[in-house]
Amino acid sequence: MREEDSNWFAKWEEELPSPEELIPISQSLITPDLAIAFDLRSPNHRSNGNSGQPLPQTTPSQANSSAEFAADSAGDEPARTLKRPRLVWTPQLHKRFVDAVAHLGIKNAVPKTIMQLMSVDGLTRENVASHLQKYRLYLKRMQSGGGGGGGGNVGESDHLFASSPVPAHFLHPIGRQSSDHFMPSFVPIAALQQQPPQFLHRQISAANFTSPTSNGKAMDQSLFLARQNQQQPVLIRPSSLHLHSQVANNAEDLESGAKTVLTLFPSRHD
DNA sequence: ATGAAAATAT
DNA sequence: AATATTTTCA
Repeated sequence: MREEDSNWFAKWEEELPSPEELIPISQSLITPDLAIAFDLRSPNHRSNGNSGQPLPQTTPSQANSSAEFAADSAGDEPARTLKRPRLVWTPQLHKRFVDAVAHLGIKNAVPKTIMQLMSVDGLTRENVASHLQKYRLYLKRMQSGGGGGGGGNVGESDHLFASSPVPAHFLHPIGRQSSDHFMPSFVPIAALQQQPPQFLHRQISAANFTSPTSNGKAMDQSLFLARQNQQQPVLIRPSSLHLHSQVANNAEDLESGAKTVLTLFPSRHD
């Protein structure tokens, strides 16, 4: 392990989706803040697979302009305290998480450092702390009842964790912090970005209000954020070929509000 | 800042 | 009703 340390990061980085891969989904992206602030709404699209046209009648032009959100004034100031959309841990994101922890070593694997290494923007320390808490719980759970038996009570959550192999040392509290994979004394550029909790990417331009159902690509991105007042979260399964992507909601929702799903991806600032 | 528990949202 | 995430506590 000599130059390996200089390569691990590069290799790791390679796992990131290529720019091209990001485009498809980026079209359906909306800045969380933006979406929330404007209480974004858009015409819903039926989950039809659609060979036909997506939305025949509903106003094609989402003129999401102002008209819509203006109406929502339910008697409060929404644009004020913007809540962060709920973060959804996808297998990919989790993998990044695990990799980061593995590289840091259990000793240094604390929320802050993990978060920094993951360098996924939009991701907060809280997000990581929370996930870490659950992950530890999972590991514990697994040590006591994983082996033999047969019985297995794997919860839904465990499935996520299972998607990413658990590095041996995780179960081995042995006194090695990051022996096998010690991390370079310097931190990768991407990891340096400890910017404030706001995400405003140029990629996520507001151009996507129209939510084209043109998502054929497997959008296996990393993060999925959904607004909180929804009825149905948009579940995305990685292996699925198509998913209902983003904003799906329409005027019919009298009070439930818009369903907004946002996605963040590992930002590798080039 | 971190870890754990309580509170919520889905 | 159960679980995933967030928020509050120590």
